[in-house]
Amino acid sequence: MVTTTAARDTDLASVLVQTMHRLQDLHAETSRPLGLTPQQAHLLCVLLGGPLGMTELSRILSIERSSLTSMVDRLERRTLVARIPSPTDRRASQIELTPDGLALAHEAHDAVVDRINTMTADLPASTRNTITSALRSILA
Amino acid sequence: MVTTTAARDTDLASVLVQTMHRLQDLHAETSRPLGLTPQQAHLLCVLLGGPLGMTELSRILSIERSSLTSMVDRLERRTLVARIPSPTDRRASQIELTPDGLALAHEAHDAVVDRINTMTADLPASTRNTITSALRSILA
DNA sequence: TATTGTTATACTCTATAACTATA
DNA sequence: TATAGTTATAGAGTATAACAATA
Repeated sequence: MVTTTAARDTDLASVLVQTMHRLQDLHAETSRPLGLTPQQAHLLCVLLGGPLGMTELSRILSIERSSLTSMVDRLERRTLVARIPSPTDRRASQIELTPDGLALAHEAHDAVVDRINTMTADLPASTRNTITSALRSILA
Repeated sequence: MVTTTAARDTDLASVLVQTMHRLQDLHAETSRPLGLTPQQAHLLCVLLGGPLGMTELSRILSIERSSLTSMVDRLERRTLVARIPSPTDRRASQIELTPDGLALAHEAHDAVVDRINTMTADLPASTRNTITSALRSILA
């Protein structure tokens, strides 16, 4: 028996799943007061990087294009996003944030970041850096 | 200027959000082939710890009791869970896994754990331990 | 032919409000 | 009165299949 106080193999997986659920709750809690579902907040925040076509946006959000159509419909009705016809391809359009959508996206983003920073405030800097670079390498 | 190559303050938050989204996708991908939504898989896996009442289960899943009622209805129709009347409180019932539900819950659990273990396989043991205990302290 | 995006349809998830039965 | 759970209702998220328009 080599393992002593070392974590078992499933421990990291299990704690990551729990963390995911906690972050989902936190995401829902921060979106709701802004009048957004977590999915809507996600969509708006993705658009902070610039306008995107429906196909690319659906890929980033991991949802079908047909599902995205109705989401964009609802956000467009609320004047949070706009469909801009592509000048080069008459089939395609770009989804972009309106001024209202931009402001709300920033609010939603800042709210989550604030909550997470509060949640992780007690971690030592070295631990924060270890986690940050480890998760980055996983995501890459 | 003290910071050198150190991560900025929002970096940990940002990478945690990205990790959450990645894990959500992974969770959906592993649940789907089993005929489960991620929410259903979550519910079944929570019940691996033993039967629970509706109120407590709704608290753990962070959903309203009324939302849970319909989820349990659907799972009960598929004989994956059962409502057991409480012997002491005639208002209350315990939700428990059926044999089919138990088997499926294990499958769902193992599938996610396997995928996450694969995803994190390249991390050195010391990093894994750091992350595990850091996230545990955050969740506590 | 392939791609972009939409429509039609059917479920599932979720919340709010009102309710029943029991404690 | 308070709690456990349900019902009724409405809206949102999601997938599949079929489609129109354009490339």
